[in-house]
Amino acid sequence: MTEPTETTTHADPAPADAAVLVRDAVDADRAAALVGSCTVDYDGRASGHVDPGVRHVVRQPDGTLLVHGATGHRPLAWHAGDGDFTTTATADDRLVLRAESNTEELTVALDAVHALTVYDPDDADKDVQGTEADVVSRLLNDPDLVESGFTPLATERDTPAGPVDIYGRDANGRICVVEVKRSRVGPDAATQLDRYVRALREDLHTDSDIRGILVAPSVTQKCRDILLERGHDFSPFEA
Amino acid sequence: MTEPTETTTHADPAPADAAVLVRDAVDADRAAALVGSCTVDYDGRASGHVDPGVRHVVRQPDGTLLVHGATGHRPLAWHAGDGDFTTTATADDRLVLRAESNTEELTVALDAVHALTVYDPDDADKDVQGTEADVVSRLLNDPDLVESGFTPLATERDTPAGPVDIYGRDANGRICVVEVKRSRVGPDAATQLDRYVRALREDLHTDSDIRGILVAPSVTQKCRDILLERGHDFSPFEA
DNA sequence: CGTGCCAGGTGCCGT
DNA sequence: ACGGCACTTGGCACG
Repeated sequence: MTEPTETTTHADPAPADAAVLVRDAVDADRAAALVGSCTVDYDGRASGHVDPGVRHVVRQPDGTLLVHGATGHRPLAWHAGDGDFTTTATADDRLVLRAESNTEELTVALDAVHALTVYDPDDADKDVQGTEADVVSRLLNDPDLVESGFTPLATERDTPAGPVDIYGRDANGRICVVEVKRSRVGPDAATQLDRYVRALREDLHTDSDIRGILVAPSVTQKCRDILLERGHDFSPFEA
Repeated sequence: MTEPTETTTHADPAPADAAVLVRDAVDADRAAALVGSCTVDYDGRASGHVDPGVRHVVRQPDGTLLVHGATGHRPLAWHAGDGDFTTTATADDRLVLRAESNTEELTVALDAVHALTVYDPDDADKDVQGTEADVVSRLLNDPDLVESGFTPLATERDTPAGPVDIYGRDANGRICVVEVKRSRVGPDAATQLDRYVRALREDLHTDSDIRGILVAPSVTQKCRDILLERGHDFSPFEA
């Protein structure tokens, strides 16, 4: 159990003071959230720039640096929690936060810090339900949902093309490859299923006696076309 | 030009006070960032729960509600900026933030607010370079990078299977379908290319005289296998 | 508005 | 580390 630590907030700190506060937060494995006017520059796998404006900047104890704008739930820019992190109060009175790893770098240059909050976030276990794995479980509990008379034999069965969601037999004893999707799908799901079926046909030397079944709430027309063209089936499944 | 507004920070506000402050921020199209101990519950396309802990909660003027934990740059939970948003100070002295739309709902129940910052984020134009479109531009400027003697004829050419990145002819005058990827790719890219080639062959009634070329920094082995099996080529391209 | 596809995709789990 | 794939994928551009 770690010592509980106070959350502290600072209004309009001078850049030099903010630099020290952020640095102290980093050294203490704490988080620092800043609101301020800044520019953002990213360089790495791609490169990007954000023009000056008021943003929300967060440095987390895992080393993550991220910048939120006014819209959307995804950061405008970010840096993963590896590599170095430096805070600099520049001669022209700006606060520069810089996260730098082997391949990526992110620089946030604030010309004013309106608010700074230092806090101790807790690590979170989030559990999610309604995933594809949950759908597979339901299908295994009630295989008729896949198709009347369907018998599952294995999950994640390996093929040269990758693991098959559900491997089994239909009412007539034919081998079936079942690909499960939790939401409406497009062409990619049909080709994925097709790859598994082809790979298994080759692997088992049974040239065409293997069926492909795509289980999903719904499919787009192009997906349906591909399934038809390759001779596979679609079995609608509603969550 | 809007009136510049002060960023305000509040340390340890009582839930009832925080509720009013957040509500006022929402009404004024401002943003509110809270640090506090809370649980998080999401229900919609899937459902999820996060156990109690100190998190960073942000409500943006576009209506987005998001929750950051201690790690990673992606929120633990979020809600898009549509639908309703309510703030409630409960009888047992908690602050409940609830975003609700037709299909999704997110509830953040704080038992303590350690810090609350109200601010005015600016909308951001971020420009990114190094996208796939940039790679395509380079290839068009110097088609030999695709292949010696290659001549581009069109970009985003439509086929029944979708738009082709670059459509052109090789040194021998054969039609080529070029699929461009900005990073190392797996099987999906190979099947995507294959779909375009097949569709174009059928469309142009030239049964097999159409080549497929995948341009990417590198490919995985399975991707290479599929390309080989379907008779397509890989042309490495380094950013 | 649905369909298709890119994304600095990210994250998870397997070899 | 590399590979294959799901993800509340999100976001854009086009029919």
